[in-house]
Amino acid sequence: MKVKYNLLHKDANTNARYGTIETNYGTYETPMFMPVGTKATVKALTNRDIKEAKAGIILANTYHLWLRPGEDLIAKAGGLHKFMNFDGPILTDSGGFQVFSLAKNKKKDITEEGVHFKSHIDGQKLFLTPEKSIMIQNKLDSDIAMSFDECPPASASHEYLKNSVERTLRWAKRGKEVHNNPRQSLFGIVQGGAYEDLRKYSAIETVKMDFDGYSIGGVANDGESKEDMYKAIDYSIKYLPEDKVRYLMGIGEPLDLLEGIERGVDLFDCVLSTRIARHGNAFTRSGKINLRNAKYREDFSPLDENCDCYACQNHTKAYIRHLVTTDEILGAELLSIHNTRFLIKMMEEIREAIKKDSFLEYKEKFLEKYNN
RNA sequence: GCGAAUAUGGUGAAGUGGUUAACACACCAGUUUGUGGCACUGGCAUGCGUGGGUUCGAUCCCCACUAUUCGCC
Repeated sequence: MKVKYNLLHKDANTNARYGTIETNYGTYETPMFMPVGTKATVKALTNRDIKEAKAGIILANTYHLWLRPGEDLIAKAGGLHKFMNFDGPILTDSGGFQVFSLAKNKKKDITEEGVHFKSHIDGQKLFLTPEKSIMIQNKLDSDIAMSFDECPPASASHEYLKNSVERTLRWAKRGKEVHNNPRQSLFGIVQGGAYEDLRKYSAIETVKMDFDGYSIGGVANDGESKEDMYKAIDYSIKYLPEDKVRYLMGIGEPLDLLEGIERGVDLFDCVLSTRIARHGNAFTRSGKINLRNAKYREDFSPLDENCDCYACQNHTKAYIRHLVTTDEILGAELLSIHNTRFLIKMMEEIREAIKKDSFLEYKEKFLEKYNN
């Protein structure tokens, strides 16, 4: 089935909205944070951990799975769900984001037909097109496929972005034409940097193509300012239909989740929660903390007093710091479990707040304690 | 007791008669937003065993002492 979004309540004071998304693997509430599982694994987490974090959808990546183990092997295994034995919904990113960062010479390597780039694994020359990306995603059999878009740097000029938006629209159309998996939804992506005219144009034209959901892409690229990012959301979201899910791609700092939700975003994904975990950091109610810091050496309290995750229920900062400083794998695991649950629990609280029309109060209270 | 070698930061160490003593590890701190997993960026010896001497100038040369290691009696 195609995903179906149900708008159940709009916050009285902001654009924040509470709803549900129906998928092949059940109905989930939004706003929702999707943990990233690039290579068909949310790094350091078992499926049991993912379930305990109460995650809804998880994200996997077309580019990585295309290279290894290859979409044919995954199809042979019975699709991504069977391959990784995950019985929740999976969204696949198109590979656009990776491919553009791998394309050395933007002018030469990015053509109308597709993108030339070199594999990050062995340097071999590869070529990815909108059709190819969609066909791979069809084979992976994810629940939601993303259009193959051009993801230009934040520093790109208006002129460059204008052409890029046009090309992304043509690519979206080409992808949609070859998309051929009735169980799989296909989302369109709005681009246009921080320019109001481009975001508006991109959104309106993308919506005309009638996708199953819409995402806002090209944000937080190469040091884009938060102001520009929020503008990009504002300029895009007002042209997106109310009855389709809105997904802000790649965003996951607590502060940005709040700003996105306030503007009407339903879905987020981000590598941050698990990446900073691998680097010894944890989200907490009072801000992000670095467990490597000496001040936690004798801190026998949990990462976050209010957290119900396995790490917080069973271990102390001092212990986790010990694991992190001695490069023990369990440190990354516990922090990944915690950070993932932290963001998802935050979403749970936000949904309750929206239902009570008190999103702004929640945000204010949250930010009072959260200082970075 | 005699002889020899070596003494550089928390550790392993490089180095030179002349402005800021290499590098690595450890340590300390920071970064991370559609993931190129276990990364990256900074900081970290006002001092080269101690005391004297030579020299315009010594961590680097000389002497003594101390410590360590090795060998001999």
